[in-house]
Formats: sequence, C-alpha cells, structure tokens
Amino acid sequence: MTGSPHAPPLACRTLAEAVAALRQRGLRLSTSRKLVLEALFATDNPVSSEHLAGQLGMDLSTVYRNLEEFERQGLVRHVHLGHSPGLYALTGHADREYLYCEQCGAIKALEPHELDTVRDTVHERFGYRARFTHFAIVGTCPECLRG
Amino acid sequence: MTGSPHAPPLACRTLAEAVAALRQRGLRLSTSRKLVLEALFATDNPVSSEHLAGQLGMDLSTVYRNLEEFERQGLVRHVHLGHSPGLYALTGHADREYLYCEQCGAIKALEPHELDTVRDTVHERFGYRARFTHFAIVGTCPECLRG
DNA sequence: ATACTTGCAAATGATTTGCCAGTGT
DNA sequence: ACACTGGCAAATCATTTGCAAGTAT
Repeated sequence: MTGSPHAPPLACRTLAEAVAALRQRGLRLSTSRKLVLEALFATDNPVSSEHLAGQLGMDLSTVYRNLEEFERQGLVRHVHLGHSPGLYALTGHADREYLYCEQCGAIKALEPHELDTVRDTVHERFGYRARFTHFAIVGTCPECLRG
Repeated sequence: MTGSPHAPPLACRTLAEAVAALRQRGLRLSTSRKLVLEALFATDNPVSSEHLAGQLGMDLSTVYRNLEEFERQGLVRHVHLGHSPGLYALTGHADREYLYCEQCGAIKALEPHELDTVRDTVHERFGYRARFTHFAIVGTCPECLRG
C-alpha cells in the first residue's frame, strides 16, 4: 500500500489463471500466497487485511506482504471508502467503483463502465483521466438527501 | 478526523470573524487556538498537522485537538490527496476540490464551482450529491496521458 | 473559582520491517 | 542448495487519549 504509481492491471478470471500469471513472472507460489488468492477469488467484495489474516489463520504481516506483492503485479488493488482502512480486491474481479454516503454510510458498488459519463465529463473539462477505484466518490445518497 | 458526518460549514473570511463565531458558540480562545487559526488564514493550501505543530512550536496533540474542535464547528475540513496523511484547511477559505495525478503527483486545485458539471452528472445518474472535498479525484493528468 | 486547555507520555490502529527458521523451485 | 517466504516481535506513521499542571472566562 505504498504511494507508488500502480502496475498495469493483471486481470485474471480464475485462480489457476492467476497462479499461472504469477509463476510466469517468477514468483513462488507458497501455501499462504495461494490461500490469499483463493480467498480473494472467493469473495465478491473488497476485504480487509485483518479479515484475511483472521479467516486464513495467518500472520497479518504475511497477508500484507502478499497483498503488497500482488498489488505490485497489478493483480490486486485497494480501495478507501470513508475513513476506514484499506480494502483489497482482485483487479480483474472487482473493477468496481463506489459511491459512499457520508451521512448514513451506505455504499453503492458500480460496475466498471457506469461512471464513464462522469469520467468523460472530467476528461473534457480538465484533460484528466479519472479512476474512482482508489477513493470512493463521497457524498450524500438519495435517501439522506430527502431526509 | 473522526469518521462522523460533517458539521455544516462555518465560512469565515477573516480571523476576527472566525474568533467571533467561535466565541459565540462558547469556545475559549486560547493562544494556541488563535495561532492555529492564524496559520490557517495565512495559507492558501491545505496543511498537515505536522507542519502546523512545527511552524507554531506547539505540541502535535494540541494541534490535533484544536483541528478536531474546528472541524466539529465546521470551520475546518481535511482532505486526502493520494496516500498522504490528512491535510487541513478552512472551510470557507478553501472550498476547493483537487485533481491528483497518481503518475507524477501533480495536484490541480479547482475552485468550488468547477466540478459542478461532474457533480450534476453523478446526481442525474445515481441520485447522489457528490463532494470531492474529502477525497481528491485521482487519475492521470494530461501530461502523463501523453507521455 | 472552575471548567476548559496545554504539554508530555503513553496508547491506539494500520501498516511496515528485521530477523532467523522454514520452504518452494 | 539457495533464494525467497513465513511467523513473531519490534518499529513506524498518523492520530488519539490520560493526566497533572496551567489558563481563559
């Protein structure tokens, strides 16, 4: 979770695919490494390092070291919704972007293309190509706007 | 810098105005408190707690406690650009929003209204009212897009 | 006079690192 | 075999909290 620019995404649909890709890049596939990958493939949502370590019964530092390596390879990314710690997900599996309501904490996950209009608007006006995969879009949800 | 929803903004143009507003709300105006306010009024950019503590020669915890109080009053807000720690600024003075380039670290500050089209797009499509004052918009700047 | 503020030190939460024993290739 | 990986403990970074002494009202 270092501040360095991100590796190009390494999208893998299956565990086998990911293992192959990592092998090809010369990485060793230890038991813990495979467990972390499995866990990431098994869930639909970004998960915390804490959660992974607990669930897999392995040391937090090991989890972090593996996630770090996976991020370096572009296989994994982490997101920040409100003020919470980083949450990790597979790049290819969870290219979602999030709307976070700061009043009620509601989180709306968006499929990869759903923010394209927004992205285009930003691009037209400022020339920046935006990604909302690192920081959620924070605001007020429809319900709280009414209330 | 707690996760709680924000107080309504308390926009003050001058130090005197801010002092008056805080007094009115029953807050004591200690020397350190005034120093922090002065420092915030003196700069155009969001600053780190560290920076304030150093510059003003006061304890970090005092700085944090004051910033916390000011945020509670809606006078101050903090922003996160990339992975860096929180940066603090006066609400009324720095209602800016930021575009952050994750390749080169470039930061573009936008005036309050400049993202309105973007905000409207988000609102039309998802009903959310977005604020980019807490998390910058992260992406790739025009220069890096070319390179 | 009294309640709020300070500095200092120690606690916290998230993440990182050192080290040495263990394991994948 | 040998370089890489794991667990454990300690370090770090940003931020928070406890406490006794000091200060604003």
